[in-house]
Amino acid sequence: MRKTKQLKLLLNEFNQKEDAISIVELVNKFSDKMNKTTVYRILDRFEKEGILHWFIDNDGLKRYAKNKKKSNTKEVHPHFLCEDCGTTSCIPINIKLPSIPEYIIKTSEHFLTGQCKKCLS
Amino acid sequence: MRKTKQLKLLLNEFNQKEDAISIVELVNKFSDKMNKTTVYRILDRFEKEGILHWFIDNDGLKRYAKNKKKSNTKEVHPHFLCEDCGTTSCIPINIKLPSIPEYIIKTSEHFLTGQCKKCLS
DNA sequence: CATCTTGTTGCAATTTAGTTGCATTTATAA
DNA sequence: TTATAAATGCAACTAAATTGCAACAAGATG
Ligand SMILES: [Zn+2]
Ligand SMILES: [Zn+2]
Ligand SMILES: [Zn+2]
Ligand SMILES: [Zn+2]
Repeated sequence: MRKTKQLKLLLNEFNQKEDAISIVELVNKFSDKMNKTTVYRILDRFEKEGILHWFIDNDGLKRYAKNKKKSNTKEVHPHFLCEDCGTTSCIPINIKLPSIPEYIIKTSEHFLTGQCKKCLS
Repeated sequence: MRKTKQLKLLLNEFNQKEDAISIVELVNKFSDKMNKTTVYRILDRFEKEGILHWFIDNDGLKRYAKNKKKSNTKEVHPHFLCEDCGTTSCIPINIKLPSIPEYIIKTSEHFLTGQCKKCLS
């Protein structure tokens, strides 16, 4: 991967904040710095490289967040949206794949909503 | 709610099959019977009336499925996509809201993929 | 049964997220 | 410095979902 200006900007953004960021947010924030297609493509590369992972939020929007470790085993963890402050983030707990009789479960996505620690204090 | 032809068609569809049906599927299936806007609006009404519930699938598409009971308490259950046959459905097991320190969890969505019982036998 | 009221529908236009093809630019290695 | 393949910009496009408004029809009323 070439270290382009655009790539550095996006990488920096994910290093600044821990939250999961929607593509739409990034496209708007950097609309004067890069084309939206570029945002999509860089995020796509980050995912392939194992730097980011993504999920679909309650509004059907794709959101990316940083991967914690270089674990080869895809960690299963929930994602959370705070109703009050609107931040969306990874919850750093390990979820074991549920076992359901007569089914084989391969992937599991959890999406939670409620109130975050900041908004509770 | 008025019992219009269009409403009956959609209601019948959900009574026929247990699976979760995407709006796109319904719009296509009934393209000669009703306008797509009508599909959206009837599904919306069904949800408000407590007849259907919905979730966003792995492709970001909205899917609707029948509510099992007239329980006021919103039942929490996982949704499942079979990689082999493509059917998407509710898994009729009760999930308790996860408790996460310093968070208040109000809603929980689970989306699972794997292989269903039909495809395993 | 005829008529009225308003919930419901059809349609066309619009919004929004995401994708694609291709010409141009640029990081980086030789 | 030059070559070259990766990366970007741009415009056009696809697809899901929404909106405004005129027209229609379910079903209540008399
Ligand atoms: Zn919060
Ligand atoms: Zn995450
Ligand atoms: Zn199956
Ligand atoms: Zn369900």
